[in-house]
Amino acid sequence: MKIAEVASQTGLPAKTIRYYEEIGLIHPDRHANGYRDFSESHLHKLAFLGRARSLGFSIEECRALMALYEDRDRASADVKVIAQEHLGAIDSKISELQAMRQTLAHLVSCCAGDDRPNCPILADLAGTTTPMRTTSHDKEKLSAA
Amino acid sequence: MKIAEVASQTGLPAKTIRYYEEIGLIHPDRHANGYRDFSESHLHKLAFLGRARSLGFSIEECRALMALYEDRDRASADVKVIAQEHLGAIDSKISELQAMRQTLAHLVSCCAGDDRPNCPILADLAGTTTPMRTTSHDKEKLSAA
DNA sequence: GATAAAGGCTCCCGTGACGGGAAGGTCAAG
DNA sequence: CTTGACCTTCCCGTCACGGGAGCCTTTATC
Repeated sequence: MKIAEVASQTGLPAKTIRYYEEIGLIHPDRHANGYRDFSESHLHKLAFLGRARSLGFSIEECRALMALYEDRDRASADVKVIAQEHLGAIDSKISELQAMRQTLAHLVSCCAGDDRPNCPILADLAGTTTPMRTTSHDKEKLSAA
Repeated sequence: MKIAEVASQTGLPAKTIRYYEEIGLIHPDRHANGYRDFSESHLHKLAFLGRARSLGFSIEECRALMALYEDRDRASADVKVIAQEHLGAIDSKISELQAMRQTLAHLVSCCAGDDRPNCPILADLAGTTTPMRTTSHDKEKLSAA
């Protein structure tokens, strides 16, 4: 199978598939003319990678998950640990975004949005508002794991 | 004022401050010896940038916000548009993450996490489960604005 | 058989927003 | 006079690819 068909079957761009080979996630064969030759097994792995990526796993996490997937003697605990850590990272990210969202939504609701220059959004960013800013989005950033 | 003091006062790393100068967000003076010389005004701008960045605005959005901030004849509507678009982007991101979170949390809860190899997480990624996957995390990705 | 379009290949640069570190100049203290 | 703390510029690395150049092969058409 040539790369274009694999791309259409997996939904992954050809560029991405070549990249996955380059970083050693897959090892397709080669035709005599140099073209990559993918088997059903490669198709399967690429679909696996695509789904893992769509769940937000990093490339390195995908590599680890693939290795576990191919290890018949794996412990499901090892998989679960990776998934749980990723889940924690997602939760951190969501919290961070929700904090931003709250502050920003508040500021937006306070802004007249007309042709006058007075703007509470800029006032907040400039720090010229009285020190009762709703959420402390200044200072230390919550270092996500 | 030298860069280390500005860094400690704004909470921004010196590297970041130099970067902001390089991309034209600030224009500090120079001492005869080549050292950067920051005024209160520069400090103020950097604090503005730091707060805008902490709300998730991109550098280019920050540049636009700075320009509006320094424009006495701005319309608050222009500021509001930028903030609202960013708010929309944040909401998209949150939705995307929450979709991932839901799928992932479900899979994690289904995984025994012991030393046996059977693992519903890997089964889902491999697509070997019956086609009743909870959330459709495969196929098209919701293209965030 | 000639040609053109389509698809394959490699290689290199760009992204966003910096961080790390090298190599070297400057300045205050001891 | 030397040590050490700052400052400077410059360049590479990040993460996961995307865009495009330049070239080769296959397939379809004339």
